[in-house]
Amino acid sequence: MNNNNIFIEKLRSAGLRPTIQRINICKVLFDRKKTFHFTINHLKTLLQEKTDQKISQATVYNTINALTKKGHLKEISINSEKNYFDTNITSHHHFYNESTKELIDLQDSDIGKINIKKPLPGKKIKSIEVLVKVANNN
Amino acid sequence: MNNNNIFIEKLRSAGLRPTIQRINICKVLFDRKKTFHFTINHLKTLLQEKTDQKISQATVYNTINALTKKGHLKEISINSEKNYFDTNITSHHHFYNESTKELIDLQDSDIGKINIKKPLPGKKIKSIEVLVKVANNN
DNA sequence: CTCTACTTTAGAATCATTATAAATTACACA
DNA sequence: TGTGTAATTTATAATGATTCTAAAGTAGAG
Repeated sequence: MNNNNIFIEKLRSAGLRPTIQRINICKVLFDRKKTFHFTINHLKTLLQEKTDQKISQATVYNTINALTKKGHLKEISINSEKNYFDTNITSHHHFYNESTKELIDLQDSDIGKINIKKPLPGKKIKSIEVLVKVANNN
Repeated sequence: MNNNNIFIEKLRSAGLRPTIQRINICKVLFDRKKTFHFTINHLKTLLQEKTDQKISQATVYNTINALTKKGHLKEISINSEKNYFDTNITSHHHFYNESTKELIDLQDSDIGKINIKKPLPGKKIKSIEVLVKVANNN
């Protein structure tokens, strides 16, 4: 229950009213040590498991979209099949394990510095992200 | 009309029967000098413009999926809004212009070598791709 | 406490994509 | 050059993810 205040502040700072539903979503998303990768479906399942309160599908979508827009979540596109979100909102790299469909964060130190050699007149770089696809040596 | 034979061979080599519809799709996709990035919608529009023959939506999807499966096209996921395909099937990097929603291929020489420092026991690297998001300095 | 704007909700609507099943076509082989 | 069969195309239906709608409920300023 202690963390609730943190979540309430997080929501408030993003201009979102702290409702029971949104706080429950925050609990599932942010009450963990490692960063969390999820799909909407995965999140819906976890919410059902971990929470007494019912929560409608529309609210899950609305809240995740709001959190993403406000910068508390990051959207990650690996392929067209699944749309992932990430609680690590910094610009960072990923491993995607094609065998297990697992997505893993990489530290910047795991990949040497990347330098873009091409000149970009009139353009600003917003992010540079590397996706390393791996498969198990079955 | 000359190129049709090339397309027929391309389709045959992928185990696909060369039908009028598939040849028309090949014309739109491959009869160009630069690599081509497109969404299914974009392709459907171009097919309507450039071709007399009607082609059903299902055939467009079936053919693009078949060509992708056979390795003549590459799927590229930038965000959940649009699913892109690329006629450049090599492992390569991209610029995505968030202002114009344009996707541009990068040469390997445009980006310094990327070395993965993290050990990957029991895993094989399938691809390493960089996505550089840029925006116009309005 | 009360009012109003924001939020939630169930269900409908939409959009992209895939499945279905009947009509058509490619092409191997006679 | 026909013919039969399996592949292909097609219109349409089905599916799945996401968004919209409008009514009921709630947060929080005053």
